[in-house]
Amino acid sequence: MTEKQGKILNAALELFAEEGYGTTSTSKIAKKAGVSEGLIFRHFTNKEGLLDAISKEGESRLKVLFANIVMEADPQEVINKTFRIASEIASDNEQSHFWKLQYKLKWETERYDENKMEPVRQALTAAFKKLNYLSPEKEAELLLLLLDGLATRYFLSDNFEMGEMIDFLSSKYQG
Amino acid sequence: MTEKQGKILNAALELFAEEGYGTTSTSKIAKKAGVSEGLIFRHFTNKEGLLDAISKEGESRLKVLFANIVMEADPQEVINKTFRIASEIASDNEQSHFWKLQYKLKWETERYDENKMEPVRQALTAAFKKLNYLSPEKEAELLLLLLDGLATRYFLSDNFEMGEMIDFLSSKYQG
Amino acid sequence: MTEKQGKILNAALELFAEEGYGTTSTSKIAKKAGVSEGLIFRHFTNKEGLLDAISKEGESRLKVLFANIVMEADPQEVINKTFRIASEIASDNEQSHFWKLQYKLKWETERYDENKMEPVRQALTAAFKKLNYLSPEKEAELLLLLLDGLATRYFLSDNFEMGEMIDFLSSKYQG
Amino acid sequence: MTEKQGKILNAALELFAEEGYGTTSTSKIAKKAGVSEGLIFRHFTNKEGLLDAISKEGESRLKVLFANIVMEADPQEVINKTFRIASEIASDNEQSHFWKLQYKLKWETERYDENKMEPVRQALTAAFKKLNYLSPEKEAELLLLLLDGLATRYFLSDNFEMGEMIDFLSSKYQG
DNA sequence: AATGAATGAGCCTTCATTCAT
DNA sequence: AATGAATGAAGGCTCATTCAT
Repeated sequence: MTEKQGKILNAALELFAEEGYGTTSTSKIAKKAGVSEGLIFRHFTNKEGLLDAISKEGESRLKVLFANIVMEADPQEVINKTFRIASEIASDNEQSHFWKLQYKLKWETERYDENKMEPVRQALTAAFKKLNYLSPEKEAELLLLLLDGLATRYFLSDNFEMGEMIDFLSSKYQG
Repeated sequence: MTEKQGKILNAALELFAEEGYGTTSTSKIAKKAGVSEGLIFRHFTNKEGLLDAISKEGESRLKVLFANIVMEADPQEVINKTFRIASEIASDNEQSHFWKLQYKLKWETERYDENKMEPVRQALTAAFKKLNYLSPEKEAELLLLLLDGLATRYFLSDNFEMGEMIDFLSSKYQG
Repeated sequence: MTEKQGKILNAALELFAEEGYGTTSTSKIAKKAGVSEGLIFRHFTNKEGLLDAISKEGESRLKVLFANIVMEADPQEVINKTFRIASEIASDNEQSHFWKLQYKLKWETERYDENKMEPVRQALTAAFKKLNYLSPEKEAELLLLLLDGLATRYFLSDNFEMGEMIDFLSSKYQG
Repeated sequence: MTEKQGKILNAALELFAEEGYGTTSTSKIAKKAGVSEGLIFRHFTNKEGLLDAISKEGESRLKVLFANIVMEADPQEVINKTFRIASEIASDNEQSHFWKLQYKLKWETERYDENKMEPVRQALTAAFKKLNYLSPEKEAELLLLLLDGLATRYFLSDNFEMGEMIDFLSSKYQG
């Protein structure tokens, strides 16, 4: 990947995350990246191709993150690490842009990629089972749902205290 | 409101909810409503005016719904009724379109209208206090967050069983 | 002519004069006249028909004015009265709107109605002949040209002193 | 400036001059220039930007022309050269389009740019003073006014003989 | 690899005009 | 006579995309 390709990808990530995929124009991306508009198409074929490239790049990041959860043996730690995703969402950098884009895109394209989360759900289910919760599957589902709620609030609510809420929730899940 | 005005409003509600505000063209709305495109502007001035009209209409619906919660004396019932909002979200009709639009719009305009929910939060806080929860404010916040999570899942996840999850959650909140 | 017809005519005269015929919309006219847009078409068929009506109304005014010049016996007075047209142009009322419209229209439609001025030209030619000018036809033409110059300046130049210039010119034409 | 940019500018100049700025559509300009409509906006941002580009190009032409008058020492020649502007107006080419546009625009935008003519007025005032006219300022103003009258007549009157009238006027100003 | 000119389709909006009431 | 709903065409402008260099 050349330097300009990277610049395009970064510009697109930020703009898509902030203004949405459909509403961001390729010309704006080119301007922000400091390249000619044509170059975008030379490298990524399409506006959609650009989105794919971003997604692909992000997916590997997710895999690493999720692997870390899935391979955790201690059930309590599985839960803790899951909450740590929420902490990362609230970090103030490119990581955050990436997560924001994930959510923006879900609503724009109406595709919630189940598969992506499936390993985590499995890990959580197993964890809750080990911890003798009555409905491990439902508990896993609930935790995933909480994650979505946290993200929604963090990105859309001005004065939402992500940290406090995570602490509050964590304590609820502590044996 | 003439018949065609209603048709425009309905078409717009559905399209905005399904495809987003920014990505839905006025010409598409007109076609779906079976009217000329110009008529939209005669009646609603703007594409934005059209959105305003939809929002205004929905806001009164919200007020009724929320009033019903706020005026409830029994704390347990306050919580139950709050969950019932989620049930309504999952109803299969215009009601549902309206809620979907609410969420789509949140992500598109990046404004989570705190004020709208404030009375409900207050009612929930009071309810949790009466029920002797340790952190009533945080519990209220959490329940609102759950609502957002439920909506996210319902609208974006193909095989999410809203009813089951509501039951599961309800039972957790039953004294 | 009903009351509303008159209101339409007046509104149109003023708007056409100020903003031009092509750039003034029928809806703006209706709003200014305080009538429905449809009524314009009921009474005047067309936007053009509206312009015709205004023109026709103005034409009779011109005839009276010109007749007063043409029937003047004293050659010096013919010249003086011609200058008085310029004075009227500068009057601050509906008369002025009418003259402004004349000029605006000339430039917009590119039709300088020679015929309209022909009688005046004849009268001026005769007058200059009686006063023993060397080229009476050319002098008449020149005076008409001065009229156009005066109007141009009056309507388009912010700090043009019409009165002073008329006095200056008049004195040049005084035997 | 690319070839197509020039074509756009020429087409716009001619159409604006013939049909007015407000009444000429960008699509018509594109068609006449043989380019896509979008190209107009790529190069000139706006319809107004297009007009600006034309004006700017013309302004430098004016400066040259006026400098030639202002720097003339012989007072009689100052007057003669002023009349020569009128001759140029009547030339049958792009020059003429430019002048026509100047006047059309004056009436459409209702702004007579005093500043543009100010140097010429000054030069004329000085010239008339040297030639011992009684009211040099008024004489200068009058000559400018004659110019406007000549232009008006030339552009709007079908059978106006610009050349003859200029000769006639010139002789009047010959010592 | 990179640019910038160029395009055609589509966008939101306004316009003159018609029609039912 | 008068209204206001309704229309279809056209307006200025933006967009994703292609192409020559």
